[in-house]
Amino acid sequence: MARLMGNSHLEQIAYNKIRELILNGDIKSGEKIVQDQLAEQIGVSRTPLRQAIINLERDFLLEITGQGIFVREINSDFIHSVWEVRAVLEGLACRICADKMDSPTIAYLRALFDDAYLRWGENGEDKYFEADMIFHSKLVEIANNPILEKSFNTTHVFSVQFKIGLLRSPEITHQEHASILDALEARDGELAEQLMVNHIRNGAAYIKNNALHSKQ
Amino acid sequence: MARLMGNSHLEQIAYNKIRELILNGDIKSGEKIVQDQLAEQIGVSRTPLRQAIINLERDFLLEITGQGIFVREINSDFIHSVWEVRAVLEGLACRICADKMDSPTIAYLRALFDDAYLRWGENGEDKYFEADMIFHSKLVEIANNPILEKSFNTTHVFSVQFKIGLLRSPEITHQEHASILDALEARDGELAEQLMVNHIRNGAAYIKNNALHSKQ
DNA sequence: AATGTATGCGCTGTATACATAAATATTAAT
DNA sequence: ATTAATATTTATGTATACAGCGCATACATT
Repeated sequence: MARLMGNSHLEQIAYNKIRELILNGDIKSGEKIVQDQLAEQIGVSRTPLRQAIINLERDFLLEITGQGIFVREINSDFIHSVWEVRAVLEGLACRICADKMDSPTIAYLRALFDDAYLRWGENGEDKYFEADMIFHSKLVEIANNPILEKSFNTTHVFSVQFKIGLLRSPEITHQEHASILDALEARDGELAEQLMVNHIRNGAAYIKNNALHSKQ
Repeated sequence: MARLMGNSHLEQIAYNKIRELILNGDIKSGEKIVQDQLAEQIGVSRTPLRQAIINLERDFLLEITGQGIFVREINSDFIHSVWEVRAVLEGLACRICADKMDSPTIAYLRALFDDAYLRWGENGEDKYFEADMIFHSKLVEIANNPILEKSFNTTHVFSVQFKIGLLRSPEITHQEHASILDALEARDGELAEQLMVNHIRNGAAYIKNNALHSKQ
């Protein structure tokens, strides 16, 4: 038996490689996938490849129709759709979290952001982006809702590529993050939810109004 | 080339059969799945079976861990988690729909509910349940957000089995449905969203407070 | 020239064969 | 008798082989 059961080795490798190819643009949007070619290109057989394909469809990177398997077109409309959903999902995470978060965790997240914000400009944006990722992931983790967690993960695939936290200036988003943490600390789930929803919708609006910036 | 590309024949058959087995309780919660046995039981080879398994995991019916593949335990906690997510997803659908729905569609849905509500009691609950399903699906369809649609579909798997629309008396839910339609007609997305969220959360609360009623 | 028919190729879905890792049983040793 | 070590069976992941369908090109028929 291969070491990992669910995400076995080659299946995971195939998933990652194809994901890279798509997000890097090495496979063009809308392009049709022919299994033999792709399998050979990434060096696995069609069996793990097909399994990877199913997962890539779940994560919205591929589109399976009656006509074949195609690379999804990731235009700003699509990303906007993702962010619309992210908004309510992570809003829900906040709502649930408000009752569950302990002070140390809140302090940790606050420090994480403050630190990253201070360093922003010198070290580049990576630190701030990382804090943003941790922030969002952590909330979902604490919410402890398996459905939410999985749904979040699939939308999250794009967050890595299209960094909403950096679309708008950290000067603005830092304030939004702080407000959310305040609401969480005050155990005001309703408010925290609303703030988070707005936070992400602001990013979504930005996407709609501006060209899409791939890779930071 | 087999007729259907994405959801090919045997893969889909396997998916449906396994889904039945799980939701009927023929395979017990938490039970470990051994591929050979299951494949023989439902009469397909392991290749389409494994593909079906991946999709069943996406739909939260199976759980894949390092130790194997297991039937997910569908207790009331879990269903509650599903409904928490459904609430915000379908709330979002309402918000988006408000700007898009035309009068005929609203009239259609209203008639659908009124008719089903009138017949409720005589014909049993099936008609009302069907209307409920159409209502929720239609809104998601009109919202026309691919992410929302897919996420909805995965949570929807359980709606068929655990009929929230019937958990509480149609006397109550019928009123809620009507209010939502009113809000949509008034193009008040904000209100429609809130009403839908509450509608589903009411069901979620019911689940939390009562034993789980499988299959109506 | 146009429409119908046949032949071949490409690609897919599926079954099966194989190698390896886990689990289980069996033996050996203290 | 209990543990350690080895063998045997079981189950998994992966590769490959096979069969069928669609599509295109070539050929035939009118």
